[in-house]
Amino acid sequence: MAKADRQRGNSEKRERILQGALRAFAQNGFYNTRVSDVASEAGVADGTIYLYFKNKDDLLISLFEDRMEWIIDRLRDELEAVDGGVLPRLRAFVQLHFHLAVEHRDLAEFITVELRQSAKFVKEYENPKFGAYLEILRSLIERGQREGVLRSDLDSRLVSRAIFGALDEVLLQLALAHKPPADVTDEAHQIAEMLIDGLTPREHHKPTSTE
Amino acid sequence: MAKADRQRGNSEKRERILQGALRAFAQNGFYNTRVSDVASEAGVADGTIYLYFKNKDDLLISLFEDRMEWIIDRLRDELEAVDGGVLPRLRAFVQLHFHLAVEHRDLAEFITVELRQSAKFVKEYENPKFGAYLEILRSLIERGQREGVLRSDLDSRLVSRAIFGALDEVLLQLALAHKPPADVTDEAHQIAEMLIDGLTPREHHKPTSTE
Amino acid sequence: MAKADRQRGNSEKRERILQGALRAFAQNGFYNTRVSDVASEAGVADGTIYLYFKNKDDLLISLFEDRMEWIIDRLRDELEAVDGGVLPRLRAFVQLHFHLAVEHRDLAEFITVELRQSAKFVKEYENPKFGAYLEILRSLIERGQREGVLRSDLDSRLVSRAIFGALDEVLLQLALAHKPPADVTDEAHQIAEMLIDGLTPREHHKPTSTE
Amino acid sequence: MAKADRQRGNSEKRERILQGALRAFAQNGFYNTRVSDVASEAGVADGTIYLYFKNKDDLLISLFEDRMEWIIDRLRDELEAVDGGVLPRLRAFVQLHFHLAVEHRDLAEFITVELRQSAKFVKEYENPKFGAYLEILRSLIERGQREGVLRSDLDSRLVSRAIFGALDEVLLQLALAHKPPADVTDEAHQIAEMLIDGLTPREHHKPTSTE
DNA sequence: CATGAATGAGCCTTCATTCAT
DNA sequence: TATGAATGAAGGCTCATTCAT
Repeated sequence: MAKADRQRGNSEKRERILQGALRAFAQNGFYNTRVSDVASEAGVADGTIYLYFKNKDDLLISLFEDRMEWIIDRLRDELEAVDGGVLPRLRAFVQLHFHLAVEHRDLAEFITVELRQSAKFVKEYENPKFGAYLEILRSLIERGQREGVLRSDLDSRLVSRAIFGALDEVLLQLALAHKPPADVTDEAHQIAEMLIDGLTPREHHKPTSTE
Repeated sequence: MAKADRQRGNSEKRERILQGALRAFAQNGFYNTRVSDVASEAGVADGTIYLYFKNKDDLLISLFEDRMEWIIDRLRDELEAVDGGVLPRLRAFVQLHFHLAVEHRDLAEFITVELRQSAKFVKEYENPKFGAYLEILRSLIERGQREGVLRSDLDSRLVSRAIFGALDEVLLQLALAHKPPADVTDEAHQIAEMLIDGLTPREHHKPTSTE
Repeated sequence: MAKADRQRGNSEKRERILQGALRAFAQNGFYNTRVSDVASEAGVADGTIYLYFKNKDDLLISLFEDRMEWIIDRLRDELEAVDGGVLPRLRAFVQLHFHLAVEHRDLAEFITVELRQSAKFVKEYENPKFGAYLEILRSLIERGQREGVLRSDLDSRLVSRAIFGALDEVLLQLALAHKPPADVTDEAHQIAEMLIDGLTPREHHKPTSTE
Repeated sequence: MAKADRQRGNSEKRERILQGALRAFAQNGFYNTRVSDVASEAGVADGTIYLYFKNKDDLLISLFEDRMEWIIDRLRDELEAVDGGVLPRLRAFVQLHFHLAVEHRDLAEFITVELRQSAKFVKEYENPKFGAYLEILRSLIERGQREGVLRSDLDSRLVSRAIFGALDEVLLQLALAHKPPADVTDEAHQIAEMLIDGLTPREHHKPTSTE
């Protein structure tokens, strides 16, 4: 096996294990998944997992990091491709968020469900990738506030968090309910409308609450 | 000991166990909490827990049911005490949601974090109480839509879910960050404003998207 | 079960586990013995062992400490019962050492074989009881040197070590060979004679070798 | 590559592995040493070890055999070079034993510590080389007995065993304590004196105990 | 011959649950 | 009812060994 191939062989095996873990974790949750479940999902021996990951916790964290990075990259790329201002991008963000989830149901379920609990109790893990994700949303909102298309009496950090929560919760339902794409587009549209209307400036906003 | 007393004695012990479980689950998560942790937190013997609950899963579910019922009752009571229309009540709902959480941090953390994962994987549990909670929000929104103070082009089920998600996510941060009450009131206010502005009718809503 | 009984019950179970461990370790060595082997030797469940010992290493160390203490106590008691001077006591020491071993073959084999290796590699264990054992021998020798019945040109620490080594090695053979008691007495006698003749003063010792 | 060269190439690699094993076993003991530790100590791949040795047990045994053979050869050679009778040779034997150990600390530690336990539990191994080693000592003693310079009321087998034990135990201390050569010479001298005085004939020996 | 990635049997340990008191 | 010692099934992880390259 040439070195390049072996390199690729390794990466492929690592990726297969991550995919197996994703499937298994999404289906049964981290704590109800045995390492051997992941192994058989991935089609490798139990011990092989430990050639690529330090332990079960590390597998969880690595999966987060890896998939979040992928999501963030896709989100960044696709948002940049949207021309127009902040509002169209915000709408695109919501649509993307939802459609990504529907196309990658396991991933959606995994992130939605495990992000909170497992990550919280897997000792000392701080989940930097999730922060990066939120940052995309937040910087979009701040730009909107600077440009005047979004009301500036709300804290961007708070708002981005709230939006993420709204999306995440609705997503969880979508993931579990196996809704058809048309419905997804519609639901994404409704949520986007609600959020944008909630964020666009009106008369009564003038006296900002954070001044 | 009269029967009533014994009954009450039981209830008190049951409640102590639930409180112990709440503390333990909130702190370490369901899967990282041993039954013996709950027992020592509650000041009873390990075996005693099995006199009141069928098993560890049952303890989790019972805790959900019990606490959610309490929350729902308080929410209903306090919302009814708010006079005025849908909008003030919606604002009150948000404020209540947040302040309840701050006053009962363990409870907030427990519900926020465990609601999704544990409940999902504890076999066959459907979580009816959570449905009842959402129902309060949803009926409020539907009333607002009927009365014309809230836009009616959005699906109330979807919206209530989104609102819950937004609140829940922000709450999680509050719970973890130990923010002071003043900040909490302010943040609740901002979220309420955003949501209400997103839900009140405007010109461009006329052609409803769900027609 | 009354408290006293339970106390005793505990001690009995702990002792049963130690005995099981002794048997198993003597037969197969520490590293070739499974915890479950010890458990079945002791007639308890695997998990029970962990109620009395922190882990497998702790079981080994506890066994050492416990048995060495017992040996030391017996040795002290029986030596004190020997009247006469240092020489009879030295002879008694050798006889005791050997007969103890023959009567408690498992114990002899365990201590002889495991004392060195296992103890050495069980992290950070310093084996204080073994030191106490050697001390008995050494103080006997020093007394003999002070009283003039043993040559004083030899380092008592070194000599006691050498004697222990000689006894230990011969013991190992006895333990493995299953020799009859008569032979043991005879062999002990020979060794004692050799050692004592090697330690009693002669003309040529006068110029001490450590000058 | 000529056959002879390849042969030698092999032998060199085999020797490197044995050296790696010696280092590793001496440092951490047989059971706490991974085959991969030996491999990296030897600078070869894990699998390579299995080209030269059947398995881990075989590696241990081979190491014994090989090193004991070397020791025996050196001992024989150097003893033959000692002119004079049995007594000077006995003294030389002790000095050699000790100095060999100090010059090859790893070897000393390995043999001292592992000889008993590992060898005993590595299935069915009888350790013939160790017998050969003892034989050197024993034949020396028997010659002394025949020549009348050593008392003949003691069993030579027993005595050689005891002497080995004494040397081995003292050695273990030396190996662990990293004593300077001067001390070693002195300690060897003391031990030799004690043993020889214990073995030389005296009046009271006449009635032999083994008659 | 040499490599080292892959394998999977095996073992220590945990912890939910039971039950004699 | 209450206890908590005992149980033993289950699972994470290690590491000797193999084999395709």
